[in-house]
Amino acid sequence: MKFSRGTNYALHTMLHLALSSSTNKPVGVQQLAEQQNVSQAYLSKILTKLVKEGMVSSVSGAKGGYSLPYNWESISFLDIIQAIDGKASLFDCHFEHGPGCPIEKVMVSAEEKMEEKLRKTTIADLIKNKTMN
Amino acid sequence: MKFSRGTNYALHTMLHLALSSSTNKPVGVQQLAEQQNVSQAYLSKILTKLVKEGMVSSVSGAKGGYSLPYNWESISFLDIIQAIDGKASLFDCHFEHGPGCPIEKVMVSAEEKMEEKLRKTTIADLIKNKTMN
DNA sequence: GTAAGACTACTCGGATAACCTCTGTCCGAGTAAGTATGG
DNA sequence: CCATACTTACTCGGACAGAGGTTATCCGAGTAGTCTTAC
Repeated sequence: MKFSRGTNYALHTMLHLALSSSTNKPVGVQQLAEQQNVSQAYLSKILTKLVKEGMVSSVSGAKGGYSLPYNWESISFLDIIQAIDGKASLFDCHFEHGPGCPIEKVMVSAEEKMEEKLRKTTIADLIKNKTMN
Repeated sequence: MKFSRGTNYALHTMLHLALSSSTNKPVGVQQLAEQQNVSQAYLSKILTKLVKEGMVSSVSGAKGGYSLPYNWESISFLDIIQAIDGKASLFDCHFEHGPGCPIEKVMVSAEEKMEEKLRKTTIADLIKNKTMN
C-alpha cells in the first residue's frame, strides 16, 4: 500500500506548471524532468495520461511543451491521483460471502474519508500559501 | 495503490476468530484457510505476523491453533492493517526541496483521515451488527 | 524580399527491458497431546 | 499400572520460486516553428 512514484511526479509537475502558468508559455519536458531527476521519456509518459484526462494541455513542435488549461484552478489532488493510478477502489473482497462484505464496507468508507480530503484540496490551494520548492 | 490481498486475508481471519472466540478453543489454520481458499502455508505466514504484534495468540502442538487474546475487542482495523502492511506512510516525497514538501503535507493529512476511521472501528464493531459470512 | 525547402526542437506513442514487491510453495524443525509398549 | 517411548497433529520460520505491476529506456513518427537558399 503505497502511492506510486508516478503520482508523486504527476503532483509535482502539476505544481510546477501551476507556478509557471502566469507566463502562458508552455514548459518543455526537459525542464520538468531535470527538476525532478526523472528521464524525459518517463515523465512524458505520465504527462500524456494527464493530457488525456484534460488536466494538462500540450503543444507540440518547436517552442512546444506542457501547460495548464484555462480551468486549472479547479483541479483537485484526487483528479490527478486518479488520472495516474486509476479510479478503482483500494480494497475489494474477492470472497463470495453474499453481497456486502462488512469488512469491505468499513474499508471503503475509510477510503472515502481520504478521498474527500483529496477532492477538496487543489493545486491552487498550495500556491496561496507557499512558493515553489 | 491497492490494499494487499494479505490484509484482506488478515481481516477476514480476524473476523472469523472473533466469531469463534466464545468457544475458547483455538482454531486450526486448516479450517481458516479452507474458508478463504488460501493455502495453509501462506495463511500461517500472515498469521505469524499478527501473532508477533500480539493481536492473535497461537497454541502449538496437537489441538493447537489460533485464537484471540483477552483484549481482542480493542483491536482496530488499523492495527491489523499495519501489522501486515507496515506502518510506513503511504506517500513520501523523495525530492530535496527543503524540509516540508507542501504536497506531502496534503497527502499525509488525507491519509490520516482514513486512518482515523480505521482506528475507530474494531472487529468487535462488526459483530454487533452482523453474523458471519 | 520572399517563397520553398531543409533543419531543429519539441511531443506522441508503442515496444520492450529491468526491477521490485506481493503472492505463494516447499520443507525441516519444534511442540504438545494422545497412544502403544514393556516391566 | 505406570513410566517411557513413539506417533500424530499441529504451529513456526527460513529459503526460494513465480507473477504482476511499476518504473524506466529506446526509438520511430508526427508537428510546428526557424533558418537557409535561390530567384
